[in-house]
Amino acid sequence: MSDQFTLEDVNVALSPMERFEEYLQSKGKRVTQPRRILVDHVFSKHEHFDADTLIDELSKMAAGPNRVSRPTVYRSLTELVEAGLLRKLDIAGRAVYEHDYGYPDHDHLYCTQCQQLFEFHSEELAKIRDAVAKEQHFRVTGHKFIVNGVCVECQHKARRPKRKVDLI
Amino acid sequence: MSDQFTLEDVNVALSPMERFEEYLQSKGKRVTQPRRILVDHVFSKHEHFDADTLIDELSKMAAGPNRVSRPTVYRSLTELVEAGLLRKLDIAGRAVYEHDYGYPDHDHLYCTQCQQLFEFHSEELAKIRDAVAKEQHFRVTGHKFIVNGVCVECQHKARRPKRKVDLI
DNA sequence: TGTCTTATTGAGACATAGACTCAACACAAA
DNA sequence: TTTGTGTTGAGTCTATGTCTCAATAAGACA
Ligand SMILES: [Mn+2]
Ligand SMILES: [Mn+2]
Ligand SMILES: [Zn+2]
Ligand SMILES: [Zn+2]
Repeated sequence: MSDQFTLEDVNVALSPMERFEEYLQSKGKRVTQPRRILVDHVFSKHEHFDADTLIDELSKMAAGPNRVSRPTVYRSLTELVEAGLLRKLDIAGRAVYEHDYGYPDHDHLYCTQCQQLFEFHSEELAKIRDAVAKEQHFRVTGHKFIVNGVCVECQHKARRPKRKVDLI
Repeated sequence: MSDQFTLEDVNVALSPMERFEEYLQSKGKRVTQPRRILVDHVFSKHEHFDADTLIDELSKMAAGPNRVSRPTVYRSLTELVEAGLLRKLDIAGRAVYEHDYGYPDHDHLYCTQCQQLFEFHSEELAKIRDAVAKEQHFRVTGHKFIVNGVCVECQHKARRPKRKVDLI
C-alpha cells in the first residue's frame, strides 16, 4: 500500500461488494450467494429503484435455484441501508433506494407530473440544518429533503396549444 | 367590512369549516354531516395525527348512525389536503397530518428515539429551495424537509450511567 | 477434506395502510 | 316535495412489507 493514500481513500476504493463483506463480517453475518447476486446487480448501474422493480429484475435474471426470493430482497435492502451502501428515500409515500456508498451527497427535486427525480447538492442546506438543530440542542443523524413541483419538460407539455378535442 | 383589512385577512378569518365549505362548493361537492363532524374534530386541537388515530377517535366519539366510516376518513383527509386545510407529512414511511390553514409555515426535526416532532421555521430554507429550482427551471409547488436525529431529552437518557445489569 | 454449528434461505402465511365497489342514502336545487 | 346526483358505509381488494419455519449452506474447526 502506497503511503500517498490515507485510510479513507483506501476505504472508498473498496468495491461495494468488498465493503458489504466487511460489514457482514463485522456483524457475524455470512457472505452468501443471494447477497452477492443482489449487490452485484444493484451496483451494476446507478439509478433510483424500488423493492418491487428489484424483485422483478432479479427473478427474470435467474430462475430456478439461483433466484433470489422476495423476503431476501427486502432483508438485504435493509442490510444495505444499515451498512451505508444504500440510501432509502420516501417519495410520495413509496420507498425508493439509491446508491449512497461512493456517491456524492445530494437531495432531490421531484416532478409530480412525470415522477422523475432530479438531483442537486447544496452546502448551505446542511448549514441551515445544523444551525437549526444546534439551537434546539438536537443531534442530527441525517435529513430528507424533497422539493416538489413540475420539471421543465412537463411545463412545456402543459403550455402546448390545446387540441380541438380538448376544447369540447 | 372595514377597509383596514385586505381580502387576504378576511380569508384567513374564515373558520376551517367555512373555508372547507367554500372549497366544497367550488368543486360542486356537498356539505355533509360526516365531513362536518370530521373537520370539527380535526380542528378542535392542533397536533400531528395519522389516519388510524383519527378513525379511532371518531368512532368512539359517536357510535351507530353518527359515526364516520374508515373510507370516509381517508377520502376526507385527501380532500382537506387538496383544499389546503391540512398538510400531509411522510414520517418514517407513515402518513402524518397537521393543520396547514391558518398555521405558520414550518418544517420538522424528528427524533428517531421518542418519535416526537419538533417544529422550526427557516426563511433561508425556502430561498435555497427556490434558488436550486430556478437553476433547473423547475416550478416549485412545495417541499418536504425532515431532519432526523435525537432530541435533547433522549440524549440525556442515553448518557445515564449504565446499571449493573447492562454491563454483564 | 469432512464434520458440525448456526446463520440464511424460500415458500407461503400474515399484517397493515389505504383504495375500490356498489347499493342505500341524503344533500340541495327546482 | 320532488328529483337528480353526490356521498356514505360495509365489505372487498391491492400493495407493500413482515413473519414463521423447515430445509439448506456458510464457514469454523478438526
Ligand atoms: Mn439521487
Ligand atoms: Mn408541524
Ligand atoms: Zn416532469
Ligand atoms: Zn427524543
